[in-house]
Amino acid sequence: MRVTIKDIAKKVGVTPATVSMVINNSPKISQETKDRVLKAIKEMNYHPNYIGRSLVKGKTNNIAVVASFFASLFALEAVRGIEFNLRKTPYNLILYSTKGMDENEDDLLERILYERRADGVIIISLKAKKELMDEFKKEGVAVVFLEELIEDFPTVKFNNIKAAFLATEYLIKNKRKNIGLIVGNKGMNAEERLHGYKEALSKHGIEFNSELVHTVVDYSFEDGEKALNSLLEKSKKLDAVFCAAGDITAIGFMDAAKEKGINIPDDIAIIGFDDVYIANLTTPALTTIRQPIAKMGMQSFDLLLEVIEGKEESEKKIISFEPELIIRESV
Amino acid sequence: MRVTIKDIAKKVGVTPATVSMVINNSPKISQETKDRVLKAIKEMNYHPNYIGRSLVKGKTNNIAVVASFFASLFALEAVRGIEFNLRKTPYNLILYSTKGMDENEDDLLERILYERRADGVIIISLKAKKELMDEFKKEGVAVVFLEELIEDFPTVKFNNIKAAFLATEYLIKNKRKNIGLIVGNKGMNAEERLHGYKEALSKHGIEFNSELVHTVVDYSFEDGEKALNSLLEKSKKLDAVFCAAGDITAIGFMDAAKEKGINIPDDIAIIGFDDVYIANLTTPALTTIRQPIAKMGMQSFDLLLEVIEGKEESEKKIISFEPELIIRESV
DNA sequence: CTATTTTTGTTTTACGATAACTTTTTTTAT
DNA sequence: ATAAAAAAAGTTATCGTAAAACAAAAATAG
Repeated sequence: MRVTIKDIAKKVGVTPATVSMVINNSPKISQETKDRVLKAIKEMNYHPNYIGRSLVKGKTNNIAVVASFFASLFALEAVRGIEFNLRKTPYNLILYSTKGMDENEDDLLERILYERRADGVIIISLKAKKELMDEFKKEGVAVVFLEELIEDFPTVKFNNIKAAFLATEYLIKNKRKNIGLIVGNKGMNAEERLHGYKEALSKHGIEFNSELVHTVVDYSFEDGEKALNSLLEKSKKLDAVFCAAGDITAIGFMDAAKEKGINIPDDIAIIGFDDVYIANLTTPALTTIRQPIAKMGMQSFDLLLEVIEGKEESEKKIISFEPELIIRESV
Repeated sequence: MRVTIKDIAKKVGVTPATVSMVINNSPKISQETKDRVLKAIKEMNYHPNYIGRSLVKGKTNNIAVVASFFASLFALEAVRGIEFNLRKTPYNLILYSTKGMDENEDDLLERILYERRADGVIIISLKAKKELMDEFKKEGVAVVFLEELIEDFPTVKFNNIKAAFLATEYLIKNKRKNIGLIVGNKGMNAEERLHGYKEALSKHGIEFNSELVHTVVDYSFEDGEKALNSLLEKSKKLDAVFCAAGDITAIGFMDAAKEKGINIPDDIAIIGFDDVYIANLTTPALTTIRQPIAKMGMQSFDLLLEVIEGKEESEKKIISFEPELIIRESV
């Protein structure tokens, strides 16, 4: 059987409460008793059971991360960042994946909320219902959003508008006139990136043409190929693409272009998004927007911790990360 | 305040025990009472608290996955597989990362064991001490290893020997005589891959030359460049490399070769390992060994479940996955 | 040298749910 | 009609820990 606080108490000849106080380093226990208890704890190889502790404290010491790990690399990279900072704390990391099925999302969040499996939740790139989120608040479960913004909730974000603006403008400055946009079909990111794209066009007096916007669902490699075909069909003059749907899709685009005998960057220039690991391994190396995903993950964890600890000023904090254009060879 | 079983009991006019039995669908409760309780549960939006339940049941319904998510893509991909199957069960996934610091490993495992945070553990690519693992067994915490093998514990493995054999033999059949090996510096994988490499050489009457073996610590892109330099220094005649340290390192090798003006595959042929996403996006596309990592993850979870459920025959089961050589352009 | 603190523990209760036991009610058998 | 059996629901104890309330001994004050 496993060693409990009672066993220690019996061995030392004190009550369980005393042992508990020693463990929690209460000043009410004499050093002599502490030493005796500590010695017994070591000898009997006692470790506190977190379930018992959780029950009485109303705290799990768990952090939940909810995301669709099958939709993109973003969530995985963010988790790495979260884990990096979490390791320095007594918290544990529970992973919940929606598998890209958005219908599950609410169920999943409800489950997390009502089963009280975590003290805080980081929600990555998911659009959650405001009412449900308010429930979290009411029940005292901390929430931080990563990438998606919900009113009155703390968020870690990327400046997508500026990112798209930078990329598009860079293409314009490279004398490109017919700039396609490949972008996701949902979420705030997509809207913002579209917005930045439009802004750059308008600033430079280029008329927005909705035919040049191709929306994408999976952010997959294959989506890149589809995008190429669809865009070429609509515009023979296409001379550049900003692939706001991520580097993987951009690489798919490049690959398909190569097969068609289209030269990149001479015929069509392309800019990706994220700067994933492989972006500088392609030929030509992909010019892209760098998004510091892991750092954003770390930050979101730190922010969550503040909310859990009850820092008022953190409860509506919005932390924004700025984009960086990584210039390589694809433009 | 949150709704507990007592609130339901009071509302319906029964005792908490009755409510509990309804929740657990005990046959001892009349349908009429069940209906009334169920109705109240819905009305009051009651959800069982898993901590209370865990305490009395001695079961957490959590699965822990321990790995170094910073060393390679393997662990991340495996987690995806694990999560895929886990979602069909009532279990939750807790992630523990060693951050590649092996000293932490034992501490981490001890913590998992003694805090009883999980009913079962999947250990990925980590060499754990047999004695510590025996403690898990003694304490009734199920363990499954993925990729690393420990006597008397269930394991999901890849046939590394055959994989290395296949790759090396393919190079030999391509008339390559001086075949380098890039391989990790620790773990059973590395040994097995070295073994398969030697076997292929010996079968075809090529003498093993330890100078052609380059060991690597990080499995990183940069390691590939280092490997190229080191191998070329030792052998001018190098005409092929089997990069058993993974595709990323192989791509690093290719990249460095390109810079040096070495043609792949004409001057040096290369075969990677894993078949990660990007292996077919490089130029030339990388010939590699496909390892069904996600499937191995799923399988390891299924196996763990069997062990948790007490299936005797699963307790020492070793499941092996067979390699597949994916022929592309780098040989 | 008594009265008051301070120090050091102990008792008691609680967290939320469940399992084992008991009691009450209903049904069935004789 | 009454005992025995079965069904339904209620009681109590428990999981491991911690916090609040309480108690005794030791130390300090006046």
